[in-house]
Formats: sequence, structure tokens, C-alpha cells
Amino acid sequence: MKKSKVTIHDIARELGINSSTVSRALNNSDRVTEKTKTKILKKAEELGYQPNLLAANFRKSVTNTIGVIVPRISRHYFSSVIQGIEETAYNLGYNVIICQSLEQFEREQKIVKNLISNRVDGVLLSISMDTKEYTHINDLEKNGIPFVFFDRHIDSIKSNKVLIDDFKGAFDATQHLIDAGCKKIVHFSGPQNLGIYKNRFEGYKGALKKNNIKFEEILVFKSRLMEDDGHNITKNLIEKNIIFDGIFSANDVAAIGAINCLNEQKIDIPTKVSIVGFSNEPISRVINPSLTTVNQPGSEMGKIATNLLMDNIKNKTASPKTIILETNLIQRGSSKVQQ
Amino acid sequence: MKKSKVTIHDIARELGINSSTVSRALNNSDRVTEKTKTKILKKAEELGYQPNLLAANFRKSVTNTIGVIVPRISRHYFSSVIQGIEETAYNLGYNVIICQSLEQFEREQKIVKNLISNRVDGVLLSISMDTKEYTHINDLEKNGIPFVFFDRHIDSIKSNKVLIDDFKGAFDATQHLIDAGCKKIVHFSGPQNLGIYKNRFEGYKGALKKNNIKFEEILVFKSRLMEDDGHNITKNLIEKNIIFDGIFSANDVAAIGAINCLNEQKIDIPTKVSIVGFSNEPISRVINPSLTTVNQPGSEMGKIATNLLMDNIKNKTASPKTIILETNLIQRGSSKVQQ
DNA sequence: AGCAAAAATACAATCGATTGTATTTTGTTG
DNA sequence: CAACAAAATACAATCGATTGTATTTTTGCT
Repeated sequence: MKKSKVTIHDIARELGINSSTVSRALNNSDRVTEKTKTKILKKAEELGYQPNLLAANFRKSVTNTIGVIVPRISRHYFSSVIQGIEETAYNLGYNVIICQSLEQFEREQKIVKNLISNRVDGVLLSISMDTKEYTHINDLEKNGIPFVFFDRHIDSIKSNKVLIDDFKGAFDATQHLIDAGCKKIVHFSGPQNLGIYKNRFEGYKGALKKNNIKFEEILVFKSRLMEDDGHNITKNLIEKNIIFDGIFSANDVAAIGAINCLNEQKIDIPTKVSIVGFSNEPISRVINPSLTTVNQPGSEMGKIATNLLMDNIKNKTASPKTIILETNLIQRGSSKVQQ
Repeated sequence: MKKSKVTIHDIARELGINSSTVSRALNNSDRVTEKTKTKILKKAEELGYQPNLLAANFRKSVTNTIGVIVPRISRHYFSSVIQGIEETAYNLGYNVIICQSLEQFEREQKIVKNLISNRVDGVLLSISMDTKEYTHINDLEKNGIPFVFFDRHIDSIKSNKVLIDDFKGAFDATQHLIDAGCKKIVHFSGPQNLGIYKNRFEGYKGALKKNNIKFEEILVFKSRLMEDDGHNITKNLIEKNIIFDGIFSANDVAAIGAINCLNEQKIDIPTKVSIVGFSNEPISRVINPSLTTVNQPGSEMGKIATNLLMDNIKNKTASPKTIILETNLIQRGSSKVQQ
């Protein structure tokens, strides 16, 4: 158990030079001769020197690290966003700290506090379903830490955002169901404090309206959109003899709950009921029948959000931008094929 | 753009006291009166003080942070291990830095260097498929940073490990195929530098031997076990008219590739070919037919590994332990039901 | 009230790297 | 080779919190 705590001072001492020169050499400054650099690098290697970033970052008050907050990494959509974030950040020499709120407001708050205390240079975040207060976001602002929302944002906060066109995605999905002949379309929606679910709901209503289909409150269900939610809502509909021939779910997971329920009840998909989900989780490709869904460009979103954040780290006075990405409908077995 | 960089010195100055008292108050030391503490806490709140952990950690040379390195977070198995890790670490007041090697040795190396430089208190890691050199692991040791392998470890390094019984899991899976009547069982294996794949291979051979089935090299395929690998290998088998009636894949993803291929070729599962995977990824429950697989207790593994690491952080001289967890076979539609 | 012991607070060094400025060394030129 | 500019290196302060020790204040007791 060798506790090698080699510092630049150790290197300097051994070589009989000053630590500032060592520091500059290790940072490849042109204030140091090549000859000296070589000597220092060799000695650093020899002593097994590992830079103390705590010290360096502290001194510079720059960490070259960005924080990412997502509800959960196990959602494929989020892990593909992270993929895009890491790729971009990595190429720009930034580290990424990934944090999961697990859809809990309290955890999200703690994470933000922690990221501030760890002096990250910026934050990318997609808020939890439980987030209804925004003091933690204000703390970021107060501490001059740039941040960019992606996907799940807060309407009332003007800041950089990378979103998808939820209204249009939902509109297209609903229109697709209507085109497939559905008249009574159920909608699974999520917590309304999240703009994305409100907008998807609006998109659903918009498509109904355009097609002169009466909107019925009784066909809309707000939940946390877990698999069980989708299952239970569907079961309830059947038990209560509520007639429906289509489901547009604001996420894939709840849609899968519905598919499982209908399969159990031997109600055929798509002849009796057509279903469309949202997000294009891998599981939706594989379930039987496979799930028609709205594809969100996760990795691209991560890349764009990271670049936007970087712009903001470089130039803190840049005015907030909102970038909207397009979705596309992926047609699969859960909805009738159009002629 | 308020650049509030409030420090304990600011608080001290405003209150006309010394910063050491402020520091102790904020850390709830009993060397400070309740009265003073209250005063300080109030002022800290008022000024919007956010502790600078860079400074504190630097001074203490303790970060209360552990690093986790996994091949990729999008694998459900790994994200469930992370779940367990975070839960345990969180309760003990530790932060977790999640890093993905993306199965690349070079990235793994960089991540380790970075974690060392960031002075994490410990590391939990599951190595990449490409990792064949171990100098980076030695660096951890040299720097006195305790680490624990989980799942994918390095045989030749004696350290703390939390593993599953890969031999037995594979043995059981193969035995299950044999019980289902299979005689010609294909095995999809992974890179042999990873002990887990070697052991699963051994388990496969062990079960064949026990049942007096001749082991045939020609039925074993080593790949990176991606979906395409499973698909291509299966396609090849069919094209080359190699007869087989069972597949034991060392992971679920490749097994799913095989299922897709067989479905395309209209070869019935399980009547013509039975398939067993490994890891119990959620997708395996949903694919058609659903995939029989070996369940690995991911979250539990994370918890145990974290506790083991914590023991090691507290007591650095503790001798290395290996903990082996049991797997269980989850029988689904891809293998014939036994009577 | 007076004094010792205990409690509370102040002082000052420290962690390791960075960086603006000062000093020394090197190189150039007439 | 003197003189000076330029290049290389050394010096020293600094970032913000922690912490061992010193000092001051409070408490308790006769």
C-alpha cells in the first residue's frame, strides 16, 4: 500500500527547479524549453505522478466537467441522449457527471446542490415528474452556472432548451390512428406540470378537432405512465365497458402495459384496437405486436444540447435559445396498415 | 448575472467572527455554541452560500465520491447494478460518478486516470471486452484507491470481487436445453479474456459432459455478442446446413439476434430450436417467443459491491474477498416446457 | 468576588496547482 | 565583447475550507 502522493513540488525538488516550471511544462506551455519539458515529463513518469485535479480545478475555478440530470438512465431514450452528450463533451475535453433523479423532486434538488458545490461548468437537465418547484434551478442561475433543458423542461423558465415538437409528434400519431379508422381514441397522458405531456395532449386534441371527432374527457387518463398504469387503465376501460378502438399513449412503456392487457383479454391488436406509443424504446420494436411509435432523436438531442451548453459556457451573456427537433412516426404492427 | 462567490470568509466578515468558527458551524461541530451556529446558518442562507467542495475535498483529500465504470449504461443489467450502487452509496453519504467504457480499452484507461486525478475514494468496475492489459488497474492500487470488480473481472488480479456463479448458471441453462430434448447445442460465447465468458463456456461443456453429449468445437462461436452477431452466426449455421436444435447464448442480446433470424427463416422456436440466453434483459420477456434466460441479481450485486468497497475504504488493509451470487433460470417460451 | 477549569472562539498554517511578475540566462548584433 | 532584447526560469501570492493550537470568554464553585 504505497501512498504515492507525488506532487509537482516533488518533481521540482528532484530536478532542482521551480514548481511553476513543472506546472507549465505539464501543461505544455511555451514558456518552457523542450529540453526542460522532456526532463520533467520523464521524471513525472518515473515518480508515477498523477495530477491532483482537485487542487488544479480549485485554483482555476474551472472543472471542465458538466453535470447531466436525467430521470433514469435505464430508459433507453435517456441513455441515448447521454450517448450523444458524452460523445460531444468528450471531444471537447469535458467530463460528464451523470445523475438520476429517479423521478423524485427531492433527489433532483440534492443533485443540483451537489453539482453546484462541485463547481461544474454547466448542467444539462431533464426534470423529474415530481418537480413543481424551481428554486433549485434558480440556484444554478444565481451561481452563474449555465444550463440547458432537454426534453422535459419548465415552461416558465426562460433558458436554453432543446425540445422535440411534442405537439406535432402527438398530432401525427393521433392522425395516424384516425387514418387507420379509429373513432374512439383513448389518450394516456402524464403529469401536467411537464410541458411535454401537456403538449402531447394538445396535439391529440388538435388532431381530433381537425377531423371533427368530439373530444371526450372520459377517454383521457393522467398517470405516471408506468407499465402498470397502462395495464390498469386498459383493464378498467374494459371492465367498465367503455368503448374504444385506439390508444395514443404519451410514452411507450404505458403503451406496452396496454398491449399486454389486451393480449391477455384476447382483444386483437390492431383489428379491434390500434395503439401508438411515444419515444421508440427498443422494447417497442420487439413486443408482439410491435408498437407503432413516435421516434425521438435522442443522441442528436444530446449533441445539440451539449453544443448549446458549450456556447453558453464560453459566452455567458448569450441570449437563451430554444431548438425544436422533429419527430417521425414509426409504423409497426400495433396499428392497421393504411392503404 | 450575479457571480455570487460567497465564501465562509464573507460570512465570517459580516458577522465579525473568524472563518474557522464558520467552518465548524457549517459542519455542525460541537465546538460551536448553538447560538452562534444559528446565527451563521442564517447568514449563510441569506448570502446564498454554496460550499466549495473543490476546496474542502482538496484540503481533506477525501471526496466522499466513488467512481463506477461499466461497459454501457444502456444495458439493463448494468443500470440495475448502478441502481443498487447508488442506493447504497447515497445512504452512506457518498456521491457516485458513473462512467461508460463503451467496451473500449482506451476509454477505460482514460476514465481510470481521470478518477484517480479526481481523487475518488474508491472505484467499482466491470471491465470492457477489449481490456487485456491491466496497467490502469495497477495505477489504482499504486494510488491507494480501493476498488471492487463486479461481474466482469480480471482473473489474475487478486482483489475484491462480486461475481455470479457463471459456471453454474451456464450449466443449468445447458442442462435445461438437454432436458428439453436438445442434442446439438450451439454456444455463443464472448471474448475469452473475460472470465465470465470462459466460465459460461466451461459450464456449457460441463453439462454436455455430464449428459454424455459429445462436445463439438464447430458448434461454438466467439463474438462480441451483439444482436447482429447472433443473427449472423445463426444465418451462417443455416446456410451451411449445420444441424442444431438448441442455442445457449452467453447473453440475451445475441440470443435475440438468433430468435429474429429463426423467425425470419420460419424455423419454429421452440419445436425446432430451443434457445436460452443470459442476463434477463427486459427485452427477453417481451420478444416473441419470450426468451428463457439466466437471471442475474443486478441490484443486489451493486449493493453488495458497494458495501464491500466501503469496508475497504474504511479499512484499507482488509484482505480481498470474493463473493459469489447465485443465478436462477427463468423459463419462457423459447425452450420447450418440460413435463 | 476571585479563580481555575471548561467552553468557545481566533489565529495561522496547510493542501497542490496556477499564474502574474521578477529575475536570470541566453542569444544577437554592431 | 559590451549591451540589450528575448527567452527561460524562479518567486510568491492565491484559491476556500479545514484543523491543530493559542487565546479569550464563560461557567462553576468556594
